[in-house]
Amino acid sequence: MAEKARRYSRKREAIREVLMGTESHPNAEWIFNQLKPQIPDLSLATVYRNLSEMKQNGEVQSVAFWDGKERFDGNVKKHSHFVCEKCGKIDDFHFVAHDTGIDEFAQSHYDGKVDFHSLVFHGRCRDCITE
Amino acid sequence: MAEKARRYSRKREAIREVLMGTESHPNAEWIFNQLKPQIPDLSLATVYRNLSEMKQNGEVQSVAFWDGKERFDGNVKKHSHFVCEKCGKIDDFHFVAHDTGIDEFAQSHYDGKVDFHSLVFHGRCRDCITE
DNA sequence: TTCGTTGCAAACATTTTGCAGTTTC
DNA sequence: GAAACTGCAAAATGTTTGCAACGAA
Repeated sequence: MAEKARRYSRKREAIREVLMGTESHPNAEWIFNQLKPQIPDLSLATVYRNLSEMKQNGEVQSVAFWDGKERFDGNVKKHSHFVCEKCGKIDDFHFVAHDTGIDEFAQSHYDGKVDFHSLVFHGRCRDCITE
Repeated sequence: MAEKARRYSRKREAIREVLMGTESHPNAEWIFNQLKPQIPDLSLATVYRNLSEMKQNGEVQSVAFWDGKERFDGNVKKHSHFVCEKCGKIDDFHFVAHDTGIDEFAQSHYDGKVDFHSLVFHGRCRDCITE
């Protein structure tokens, strides 16, 4: 179970930068499409591999599934999200304070180990309110 | 956009009953496997079709994705859940009161329409605490 | 030189769909 | 009889993987 050494990778950094530089909580393909023009030899598999690795590493987080696709956030600070059920837009919801106290409360009632929670609001974004 | 009339279906009822009769928050295949012995001519496609329809209808809810598979709950009363990151077990978390007030608060700060929220705790279940 | 990283294509796995036959009303 | 429902197999889709080439240390 030895840790795998990690080497620098220009592509991994590019993926990270795209994810850090957007608020759109994209999926793998969106990231790929952003980078493809600048990095023509980028492969979608590389995006998937790095996202999966960074997620396991706690460098990015998975915030939701929408339309069968996993959506990521480069901001690993815990915060809530809003998902538009119609268009799939995902917004940060910073004004609803992330309450770590609730984890402790949950822990005190549960015989497993509670690590964290996720709070996701659902509805229609501004652009999708009009049917 | 006319509503589609709905007819009775023995298989749909069976799916509903399985879902109502378990606390395991199963995926489509699990439901299928439960019913297959009693209903040999049941098709997995039927389970998917009915789950998807009932979900849209608000008769069942989707509570999480785990290992790429969607997990369902026949209890549509809003309540929180706990997901074991190791084995995928999903428990109800009834003792953390579902707070609809938070939806109103969120609504007052968001220019879209907030319908509901989901609160999911993550960690290790009792059986998976020991590494 | 070692071994992590990648592109590519093939493989996978879950879910969806087309269609013809069946069931409900 | 009309239209919903279903099985089956095929298709679609998102994601993973095997492998040989490449790149970092």
